[in-house]
Amino acid sequence: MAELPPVVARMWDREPTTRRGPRPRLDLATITMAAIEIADTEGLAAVSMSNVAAQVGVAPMALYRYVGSKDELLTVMAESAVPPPPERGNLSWRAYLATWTRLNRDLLLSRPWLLDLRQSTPPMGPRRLLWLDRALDALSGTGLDDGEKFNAATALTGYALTNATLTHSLGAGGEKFAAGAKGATEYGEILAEVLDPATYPALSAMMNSGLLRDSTGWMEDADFRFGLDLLLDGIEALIARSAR
Amino acid sequence: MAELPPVVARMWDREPTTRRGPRPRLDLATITMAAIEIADTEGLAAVSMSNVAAQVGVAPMALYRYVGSKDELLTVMAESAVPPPPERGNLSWRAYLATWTRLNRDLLLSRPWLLDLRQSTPPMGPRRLLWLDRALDALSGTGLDDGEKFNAATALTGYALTNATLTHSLGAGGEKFAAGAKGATEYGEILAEVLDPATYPALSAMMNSGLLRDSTGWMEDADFRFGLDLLLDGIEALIARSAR
DNA sequence: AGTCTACTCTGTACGACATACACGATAGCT
DNA sequence: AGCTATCGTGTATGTCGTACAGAGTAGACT
Repeated sequence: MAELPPVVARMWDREPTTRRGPRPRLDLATITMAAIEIADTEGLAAVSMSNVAAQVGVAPMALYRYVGSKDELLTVMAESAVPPPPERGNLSWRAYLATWTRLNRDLLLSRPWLLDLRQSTPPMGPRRLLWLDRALDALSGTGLDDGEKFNAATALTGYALTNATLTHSLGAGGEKFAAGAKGATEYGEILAEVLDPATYPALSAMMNSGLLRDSTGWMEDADFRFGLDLLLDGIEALIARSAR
Repeated sequence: MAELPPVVARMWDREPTTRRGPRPRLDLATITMAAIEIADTEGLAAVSMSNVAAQVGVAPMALYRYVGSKDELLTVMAESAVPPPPERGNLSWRAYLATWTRLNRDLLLSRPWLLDLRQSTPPMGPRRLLWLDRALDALSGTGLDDGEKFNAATALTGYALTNATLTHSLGAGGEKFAAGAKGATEYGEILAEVLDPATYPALSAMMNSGLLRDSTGWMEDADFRFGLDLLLDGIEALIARSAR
């Protein structure tokens, strides 16, 4: 029986019910909600212990009664921001996983600070695991083995993440990205200016044909579906193969 | 003609050749190499302006003559850490993209701090763009249009990234991940302890069948190939379809 | 009831960090 | 020779995460 890391315990409400001392004025949920609200409105950079504490009306150090460190708080935020997964209904595995992945991506786009958080941790909270469970469940009739199902779900989440990242950085969010360019158009202009056709033959040919120049329609929904179908086609091929 | 953001200009050596004043004692390349060495040996957290400055024997503020901000330095690091892409040889597009993606992932695993860096920026440096160019080039005989080629390359890079992230966080690297667990085995134990089979039917069934318990062979190369083949199969299907 | 003590929140303090600013030194330019 | 753009330095500021010690609170124990 492994010992639960403190954050995990807190995410699953495994805290021992308090015995002595003054009643806590807060709980983890309100702190987390306050932090999320700050992240939503002012960005992740504004989520400092001081700001969060001020938001809930408490001295900064009080937060450490509920959270071991700022990193823990961020982890809990990443978990709490996740809504329940979509209902299966009577969708085929493919249709379900398509909306599952799309909603996953939409979540990341609606809360861009999730992109800045380290997704490097495998899911441990109840909500993220529920998503995982539903994806596995959708694949349960297909004859794939456990490892294949898990890998398929992983690949889909990963795609949602990278697509959201790309869409957001190029996108209408209006956020500057690190290099200072403002969007797909400017990105294309920069590339066109800098590329030597001799060393970058394929890329500069693509630039000349104007891919990024007419930036309407760039990174539209079709581009998301493209990669999604790539993966779903792959899964479908795998299912067909393992049915034999 | 778009104005080049300063970092981009620096990455492409577009700096005006210096005219007046004392000869610079440094250049961007040595600063970047020093920063990369620190990141390689002590992790990204140790890359502070003071540390980098100390490494090259200069006062911290001197770095700002070469770099506009720490963020810029990180961007340049992410670019400079990239080796040249593999040679095409006479590989099929599929074989080439397979090793292309694998090397991409191996790079991320060998320099884990790249995972911590914001990959949210589309590639702008010469080295990353060279990788992109080679992938596009590999697809040039396949009849895909520009957008499809670009999206395919994007999906593959994304997969390399998410797979490297997952492998690294579960992996033998021995790094703790944010929640404090130590690896796949412990992860499995935590899940087993916490999951209610009623609300997580598929997941807890998978746990009981022992997927994560025998952690040898977990996240081995086969798991990487699995997702890779998913994508490549998808691309292949697309090529076949668009050939008609 | 009175005492103990675990637990709450607060205030202060420290060390790290990114970076703004002003200064003296340097070396090409006129 | 003198001007001036540029270079590296030293100092300073504001922010941050968090360690620590203390004062108040309220259930547990006698």
